[in-house]
Amino acid sequence: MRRFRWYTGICPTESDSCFFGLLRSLTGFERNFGGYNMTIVEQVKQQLKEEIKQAVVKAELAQPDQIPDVILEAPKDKAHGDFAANMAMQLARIAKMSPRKIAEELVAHFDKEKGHIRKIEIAGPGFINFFLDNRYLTDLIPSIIEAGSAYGATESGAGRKVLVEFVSANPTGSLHLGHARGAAVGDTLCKLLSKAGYEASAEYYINDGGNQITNLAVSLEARYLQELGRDAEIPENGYHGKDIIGLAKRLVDEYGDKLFEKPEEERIRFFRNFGVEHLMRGIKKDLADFRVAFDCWYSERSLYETKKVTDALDLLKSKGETYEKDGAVWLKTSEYGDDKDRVLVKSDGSYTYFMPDIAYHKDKFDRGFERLIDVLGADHHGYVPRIKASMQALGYDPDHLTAQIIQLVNLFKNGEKVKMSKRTGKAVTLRELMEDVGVDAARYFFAMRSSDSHLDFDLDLAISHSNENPVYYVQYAYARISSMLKKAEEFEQTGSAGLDLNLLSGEKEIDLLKKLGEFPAVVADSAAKLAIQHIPSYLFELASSLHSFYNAEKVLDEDNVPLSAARVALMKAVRITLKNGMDLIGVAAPEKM
RNA sequence: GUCCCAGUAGCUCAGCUGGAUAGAGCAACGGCCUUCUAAGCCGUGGGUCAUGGGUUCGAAUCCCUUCUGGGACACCA
Repeated sequence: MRRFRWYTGICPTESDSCFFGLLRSLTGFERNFGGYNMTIVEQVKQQLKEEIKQAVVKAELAQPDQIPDVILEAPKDKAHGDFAANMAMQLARIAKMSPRKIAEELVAHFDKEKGHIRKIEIAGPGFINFFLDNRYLTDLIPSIIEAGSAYGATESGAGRKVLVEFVSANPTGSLHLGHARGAAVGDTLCKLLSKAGYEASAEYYINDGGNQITNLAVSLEARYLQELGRDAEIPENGYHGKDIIGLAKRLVDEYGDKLFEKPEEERIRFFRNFGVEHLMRGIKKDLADFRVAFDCWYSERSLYETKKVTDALDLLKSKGETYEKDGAVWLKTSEYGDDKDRVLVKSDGSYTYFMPDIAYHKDKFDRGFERLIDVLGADHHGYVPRIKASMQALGYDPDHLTAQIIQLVNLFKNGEKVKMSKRTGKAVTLRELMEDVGVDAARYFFAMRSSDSHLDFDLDLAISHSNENPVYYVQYAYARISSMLKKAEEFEQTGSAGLDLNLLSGEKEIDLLKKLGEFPAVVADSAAKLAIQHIPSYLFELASSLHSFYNAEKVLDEDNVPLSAARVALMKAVRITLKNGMDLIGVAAPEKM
């Protein structure tokens, strides 16, 4: 198991226990303290950037402190070289010259002896295109093989502590499609951040304290009575899910009608505890089967037990951030960018949902997390300004809290939109999704779209074992390599002594090597932007390069053992990189298909 | 009414802290299996980047207008 798992029973984790969850980052394989080196590609890029800066200075085009950040991109079109710089255009205003002319000056002052440069061209409006001698790329292979599962890890996160809170569904029923997307996104974000050198922790906030749990208890009671053949109605804002019927049946099996004899208060408390315990057990099982791991299950109720709710309220009061109106206590969130002030304590003396949530977020900061990420459903987006405002009122920097909004998932089956509704109990559950389309396809589909835009999930497509289904494309690349490498064992390779990687100079091989070299930067970039969809698209591109190479060249050729040996090494590096990428999004890497 | 997300190829979507001829997949069409997995490869066609304006050397990308679709706006959680 990748993550340290902290399971608790009915009375979930005390906040202090969450520190155990942090041990995960020490046991996680992807952290590679001190062992990380820039890949060869990044080194070459870095050197090029430095040389470009030098050229600007030598050509006296700008003062050193005026030089903009050097942007080097890999052009889409190979005719534009291996790297292209737009420095000339950026300098146009500063140097008051035409970009073409600046480009010429830069090239004239450029030290071509360094940085593996084969050729420099000026093109278009003033791009400087660098053509490299790509032989250096073969150095990637031994470094990837040596790094193994750690390949792709960087220290770009500098060990900053990040808490990713996701799913956090109320224990009032089964997880549905929307939760599934949140789970996939949150889990991947967490793994991504860890790999990019952040100290990331995954947390689930269990709403086991409020009104909705009473509704659950009352609903369960009604189902229980119905099972006993008595008249009972589910209350209007109760829960109609069929899992609650299942629980009621178990209660009848276990207790008969004896529960009915208990006094009402005790009976409700019993139903409440029984419901939360069993539903959370189901939720945890669903998530584990969906390959989603949490470091900590944080109980809302524990916030009351540890007095953190009253502490937070007292602090807000003492800071003068609250006032009383109409018998309720209000927080002045409108002073920090919210539309209007919000109630913390209702006129009947009970807390709103907002109040324990403030205490919870405060506690996250107090536990030492520098950055908080809340993965929220779109229906909660209106909630973000007030929680940020509350953090600011408490003296924390609201910019350290990021809400990652998960937009709605529309499910299509037989070309028809499936409506989901928790109330009618007709929601498509995570469990059904896993049974219907499998974990791999579901995880891939959720990871491949940017999480803050709507997702049309085509069930038929995800089910289909056809080439329309992108997850198989990536997995197939992995299986193909695995199959070759199995065969390579029979080849009795002569060992690495005679390994000549410079034989890998064909176009398809260079393409593959370049793609391999991009991986750490893709991981770091996608972590920094919280844009998980870059990982599936990278995997797709890498798989595509592999398939293309595979069709063009023979890897295992008895008549050319040195070349075969070099290509086997290349295949090993590709396999490692594919595997590491698939791990990030929770998709299995099959040896055979 | 206010706010959020979206509008890019027939369909589903990338690209959005401004860069070269706007990219993929699917669908359509034409090729490739006596050779390491054809769930694959190679090729062809397909666009008023919703609309109108602005910012500048340069806009799908940034700003404003309008239109369309979805969602959110409780002393609910």
